[in-house]
Amino acid sequence: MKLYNTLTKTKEEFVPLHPGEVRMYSCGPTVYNYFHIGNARPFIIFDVFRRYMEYKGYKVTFVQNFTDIDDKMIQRAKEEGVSVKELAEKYIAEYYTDADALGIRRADVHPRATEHIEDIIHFIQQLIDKGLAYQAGNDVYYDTGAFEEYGKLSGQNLEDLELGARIDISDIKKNPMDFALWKGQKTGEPAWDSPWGPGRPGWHIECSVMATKYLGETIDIHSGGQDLIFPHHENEIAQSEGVSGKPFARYWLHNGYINVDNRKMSKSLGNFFTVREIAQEFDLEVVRLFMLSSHYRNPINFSRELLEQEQSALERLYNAKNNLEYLLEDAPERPVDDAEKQLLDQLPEFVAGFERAMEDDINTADAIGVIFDLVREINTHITGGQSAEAIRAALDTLKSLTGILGLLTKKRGKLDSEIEELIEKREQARKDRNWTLADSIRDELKKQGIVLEDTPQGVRWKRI
RNA sequence: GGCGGCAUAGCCAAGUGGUAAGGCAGAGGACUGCAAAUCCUUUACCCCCAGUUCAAAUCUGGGUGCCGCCUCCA
Repeated sequence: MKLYNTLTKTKEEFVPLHPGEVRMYSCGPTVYNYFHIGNARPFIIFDVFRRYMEYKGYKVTFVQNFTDIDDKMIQRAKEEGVSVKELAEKYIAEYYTDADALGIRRADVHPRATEHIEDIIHFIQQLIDKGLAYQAGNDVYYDTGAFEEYGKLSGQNLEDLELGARIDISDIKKNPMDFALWKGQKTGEPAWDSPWGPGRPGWHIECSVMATKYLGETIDIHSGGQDLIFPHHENEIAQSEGVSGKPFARYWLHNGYINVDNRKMSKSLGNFFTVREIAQEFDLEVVRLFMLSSHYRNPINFSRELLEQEQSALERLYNAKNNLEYLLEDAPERPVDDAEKQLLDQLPEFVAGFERAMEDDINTADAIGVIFDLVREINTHITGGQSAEAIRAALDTLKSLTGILGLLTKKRGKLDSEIEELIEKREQARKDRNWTLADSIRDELKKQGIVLEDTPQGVRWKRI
């Protein structure tokens, strides 16, 4: 498995710290609002990475946090007239609603900053003890000048950063790039007691603390969007390595942005679509396929038109799966014949091709290409009348590969008895060569979202 | 000012030395009572210029265009 490591700017062979195990931490949402399509990308891509590593037999421990206390949380809570805690509870629930619909599996641990205040305080104290942090007023800051390797992830050095800094330099910090580990309480803000007075943690510290707590001082994978490289992940390194003296994460993975009209989808630009609003127009599985159709590090433009394209593509995949399941129902149990054997012999090649793509820095676009190749091969060979063994093998392969991507997970469900009766009525009409009646029933069912397809093996239905 | 990314068919998108995967859309054909689904056929001088090489979308240099990070941001 090769992964592009932001830290070294090269693709590297993945070697876990502990053989057979993968410990990964992914930065989760600040739960002050619904999350948008751009936010969804890392959730989806790293969910796929996790699934693939499990498929490869690794024991994966996946941690993704919820940031449930920060400036935005406080402001938003004020706007909504609720407590910060209530706000967090609400949007954590909403996160799960959308994430579930996107097929994103839950992490092994979803730690929250506010539930780790003691750990955070202890961590900050260690930084102070090591001379890497200092108290200024009621705040505690990280002393970036005291951490020699500061900037190694983002490829920046402190001087150049300062030249471009758009931050207020006339404050109490030693260095403009120093960042808050602990923020002293301001009037009306939630606060916790600490050795430095009442206050709350800064943003960056929670990830260092919780990653270390659940995964150890050195973790295998740390992931997130490219916009987190600086300053968030840079600061995490400074904090974690400052305390432990050991490498924090062995591999840093960063996904590219989702753009709208070629510009980054972001809350500040206001050009974002929430997952929730897209869900009203599209099945979110379409969004998932859309995300996986290009390499995770490349930027992708978002538009409804592109989703419509992916919707058609997804339908093609479902057609193949449904067709196999339909044919399997009446398939004969008998030894495979030569033609079937030809297909069966090819299946491992598709699996190998899929794995080759995934192992090349999670190239899901290529992997999906392999799946479409597989689908064509299956459609060519499984046309009706094949043995159950052959159909089952094809179906298992298709489901296995799409399952790794979290696709084709929906069951077809059942039909109402009324609809079944209509279908039977139409079948009789067709036998009677009463095409007018048959077609009118078909039209009527289509209005209800049921599409009928006449095949040599009988009528097949699907929902649209 | 510093750091970084991208440019492949109508649309989307893989491919990082040996003359271009896949999807969507379009056209033609097969199958079908008609459809649908499916299969077959069909559509690319890989942004420009120069260089390296037997050979470049792929490497090097120079352009052009677009975007991102350096402030919260996935």
